[in-house]
Amino acid sequence: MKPPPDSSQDTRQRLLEAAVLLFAQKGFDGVGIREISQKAQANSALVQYYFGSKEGLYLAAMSFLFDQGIDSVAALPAPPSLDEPEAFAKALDCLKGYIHAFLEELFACHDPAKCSRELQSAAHLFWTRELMEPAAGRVDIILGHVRPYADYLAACIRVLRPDLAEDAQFLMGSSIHAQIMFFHRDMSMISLLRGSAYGPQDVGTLATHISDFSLRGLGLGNTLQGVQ
Amino acid sequence: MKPPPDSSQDTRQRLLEAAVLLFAQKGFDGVGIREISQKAQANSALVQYYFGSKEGLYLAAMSFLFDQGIDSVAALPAPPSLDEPEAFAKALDCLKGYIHAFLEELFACHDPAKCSRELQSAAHLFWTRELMEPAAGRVDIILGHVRPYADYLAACIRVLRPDLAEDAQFLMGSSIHAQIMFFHRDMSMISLLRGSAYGPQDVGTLATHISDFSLRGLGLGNTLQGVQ
DNA sequence: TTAGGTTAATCAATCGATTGATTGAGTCAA
DNA sequence: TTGACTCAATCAATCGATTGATTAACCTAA
Repeated sequence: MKPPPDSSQDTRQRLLEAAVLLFAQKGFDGVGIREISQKAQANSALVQYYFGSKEGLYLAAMSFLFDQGIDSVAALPAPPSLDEPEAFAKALDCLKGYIHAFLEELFACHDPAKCSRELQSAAHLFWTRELMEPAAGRVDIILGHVRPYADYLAACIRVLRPDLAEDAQFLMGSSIHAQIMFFHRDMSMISLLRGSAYGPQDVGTLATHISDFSLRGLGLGNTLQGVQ
Repeated sequence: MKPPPDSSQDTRQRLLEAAVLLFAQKGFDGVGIREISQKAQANSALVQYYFGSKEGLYLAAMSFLFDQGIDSVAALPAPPSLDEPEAFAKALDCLKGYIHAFLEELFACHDPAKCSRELQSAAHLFWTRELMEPAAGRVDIILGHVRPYADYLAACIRVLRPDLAEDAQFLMGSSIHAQIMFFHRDMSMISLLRGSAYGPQDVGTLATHISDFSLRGLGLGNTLQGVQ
């Protein structure tokens, strides 16, 4: 009947979440296990107890993020296959939806409020860091995280531009992903250059721009109305 | 007649270059001054002597990179103004040239050979790092480095799409810069996804793709021949 | 029910190593 | 001699990691 005193796994969880947040903010070398355990209100020795080492904690944080993965892509309608009826129109919708969903995910809730998405926001910072220099040995986890995104987009493009070689299709997908991530990654620099940053309230604007720009880029400008 | 014993400024220089290389590779927290001075074949105390502190060395490295700036943008023909004759055609050439030059800069010479561009290559890694989280106090230097790039591209777009509002023009420029930098930043991830990385030998291919994709994206698809 | 034993979980204290920084003596050309 | 330069030695602070002790919950034989 009494309130359960921190069941053991709760402490482990707090350590994991604190690790995600701080590793995302400052990188592996930027935080110490003391700072992490302080934020988690736990003893620093528990890092070794639960995860073996600081690197173990980092790996666990990655796996943790991967497991409770952000399902915005999984939640999207499956992209059509080539022989499907109305495949083209469906792929078009999928592509637009994907761009919007990905952007929304990236810009999700930067509120100080105890939003459950605080972790999500940090998660993408975390992945962005790891993406730039994938340490050997962690490659599988990162690929597992990234692959669904790449595959979804590739599937759309395969239907939209079946005439292109696979190489060319890959380039197209890269151009689209580049834009989506740019507005999130380079938020600070954009803010410096144009005076103000893009925020969650701009996701619609950004998604529309990227969609229009990319559909024209894909050579599908004729399917857009009202644009030169 | 005897070999000149490291003139003082030479040691300082070696420290600076070693700092650029290592900071670029591992980030500020990833390297110690001992490792830096060892690579520079200098005493670690000289970091404090010449630069005051580790952070001073980091700042000096940034300024150093900024000063001996990579002039590929400055070397390009100035983008035309709106009222200039044949402004459109010139802007088109400038844009294409810019994309190619920027890409070539990013992919410049990864050879182990003592290529003077080894620094250049590290430089962009350095800037990429700093771009993601511009530390207060260093903002001016970074802006000074980035501004010419942003301005050049903006000038081109202003001529190519004078009908667009400034906001929309900024979005266009962002979409283009996003692509250029993506293929460099996410080299490792691209390599994992498609099996092999893009290298200096692919600059032409990439530049052509980005140019074509972006010109269509800009709504100038009609100026391209042979593409749907 | 109770006493004794086992376990996982947590803690403060401490380890050796490494960090950035400081010192004071030394070198050498001017 | 002076002043710019360089060095080995050393500083306090912090790093990740280890230790032994403590706690609380559970299990089991009496």
